[in-house]
Amino acid sequence: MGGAVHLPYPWLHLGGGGARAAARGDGTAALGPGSWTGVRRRARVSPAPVSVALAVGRTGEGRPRRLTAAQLPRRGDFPFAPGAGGRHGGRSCPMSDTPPDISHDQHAVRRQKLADLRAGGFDPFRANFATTHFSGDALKAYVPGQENVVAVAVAGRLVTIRDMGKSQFVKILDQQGQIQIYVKKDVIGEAAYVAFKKLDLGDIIGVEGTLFLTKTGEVTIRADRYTLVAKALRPLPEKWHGLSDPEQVYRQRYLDVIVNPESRARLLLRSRVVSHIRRFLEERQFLEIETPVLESTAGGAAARPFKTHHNALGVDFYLRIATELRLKRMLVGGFDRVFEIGRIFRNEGVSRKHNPEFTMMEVYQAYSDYRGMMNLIRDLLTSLVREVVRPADGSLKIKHAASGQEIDFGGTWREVRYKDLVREVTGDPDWFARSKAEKIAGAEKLGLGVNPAWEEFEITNEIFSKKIEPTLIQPTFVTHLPKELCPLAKITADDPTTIDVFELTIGGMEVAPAYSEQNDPDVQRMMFEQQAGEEKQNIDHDFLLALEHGMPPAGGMGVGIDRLCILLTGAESIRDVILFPQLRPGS
RNA sequence: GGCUUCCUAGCUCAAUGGUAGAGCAGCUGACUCUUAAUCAGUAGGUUCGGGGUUCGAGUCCCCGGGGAGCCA
Repeated sequence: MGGAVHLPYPWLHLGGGGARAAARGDGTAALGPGSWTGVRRRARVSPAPVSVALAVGRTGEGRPRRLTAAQLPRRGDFPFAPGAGGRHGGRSCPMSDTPPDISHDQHAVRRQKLADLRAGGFDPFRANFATTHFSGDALKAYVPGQENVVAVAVAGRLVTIRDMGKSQFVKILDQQGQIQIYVKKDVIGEAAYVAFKKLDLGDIIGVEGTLFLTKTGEVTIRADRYTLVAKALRPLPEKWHGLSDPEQVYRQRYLDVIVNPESRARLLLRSRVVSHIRRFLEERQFLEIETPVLESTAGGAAARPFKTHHNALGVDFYLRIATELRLKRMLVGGFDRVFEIGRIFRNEGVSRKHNPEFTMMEVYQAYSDYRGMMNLIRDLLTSLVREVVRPADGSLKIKHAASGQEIDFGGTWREVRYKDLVREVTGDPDWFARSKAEKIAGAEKLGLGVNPAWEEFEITNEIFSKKIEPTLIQPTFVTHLPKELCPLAKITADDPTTIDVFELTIGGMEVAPAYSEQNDPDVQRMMFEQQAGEEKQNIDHDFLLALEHGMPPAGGMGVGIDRLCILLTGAESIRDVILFPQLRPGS
């Protein structure tokens, strides 16, 4: 609303009188012990007839207030010499004439600078700055040969300061990355330059200037003026090693992404991955829909839910553990291609592969089946690798962090039946005809502990998840899982013990399960009721009612977005691709 | 939940049971094209918290907190 809000740093572009006043030399004199009160107070006495726009109130209102130069801070307002920094003004501390030395305490030094700015009439937290470019766009705006012609206004956090006395090279960081700024005393003026030297690493500033190429060939902004728009009261982590304490990385992710470029890159890539998925599906006529997180029956998967309570209704709800049953209701409702990218909550432990809340994409396509889902996921993942990850060598290969192998998304993806994998690893062609006792013995032979209370399929699946899945590094469609593992899929026509499904496994992790969705309401009810083993799904009777109204045949698939991002970013843990992974409440 | 391991300056890391150090950041000064800028000087510690062993504990032991890895 309104025009551009341009709010220059108040003590820039002072008229001759103001600039001279600021340069008069009181500041230098103020750097001795005991000079704080006298010089500082006196420096504010000589008003010059200069008025400057200053940010006031909400930025959108953009109605600048006029201040006189008497209200502006100037050089004498910022003495930070050790021993010189009394905070008491004219009042002396009763116990001591020498105020405490805060020069080692970065937080205290920065607070003092903020107090000085405010005492001088400038509050950085009430200022704003109108940008014309992000850093990356500014770099692209440079025209070779046109030195100091293209004007830009860029804002960001000060992350590097290289001070050479009467000029400085600094770098600021914004959403697109860093850009270098050359601040030269002759160009921005003495007063502004002196104030600029008071800035700290971490401060957020806006800079206006023109683009040029440095001697070493780096496109740089030659600053004409600047504005401090946020004071950083805490120091940044170490510039070279960054932040490496994992706890601090997770709890203070904002610091991690400031100082660790790999973290920035990972999180940017994740954003592009999700965006690409949306575009990919929308191009294929899929509708994105949103379904509730709070459910009275947590269905669609076998997992323990979180429980919560609705006060007004006086009932307990569960946080959803899948979006499946809601999305299928919309297939009943006539939306033939739907998907949802949403947060799922499962009340389980945390590990490198698990976070209690994670992001899942579920997609359903009427008149398709699990084989149709194979094509869809293969096309989706190869396009993600080709267009988003863009491996440098032009291949579709990605380095797998955990195994060191290369995962090749090109070529034909292996397709293999669950039972064949089990027969292979157990070395027993008749595994599925064996007795429970024989299966237990077989599992123990493979070094697995088996709970005697388990059903036979659970023993077999323990072998699959411990001895087979981790070895499937290349993209592999594991098909025809035992029907006990999921009640929501269609039974295989030629084998009543398996279902028409696949689990796409990459990098040893299940990334995308897909089914030919069960749409026979009676079979669905029966399969719910016949569930066995420890992990049973809750029966959602309202869902069964929906099925009785008729659901078209459909293929459906879930894609674990976090796990996909682990693979695509080469991360080692799910915590690296989730901004704020779940931790115990900190101390 | 169990086992292993880690927690030292703002950050990254050192320190045989014997005076807690360094680099970056900070502070003071020099330097008008730097690239982890450089140079000179300087300050900075409840060694996660509590208890114990010892002449002496960052270090060994116990309890608690938090993180990581493996297992369930």
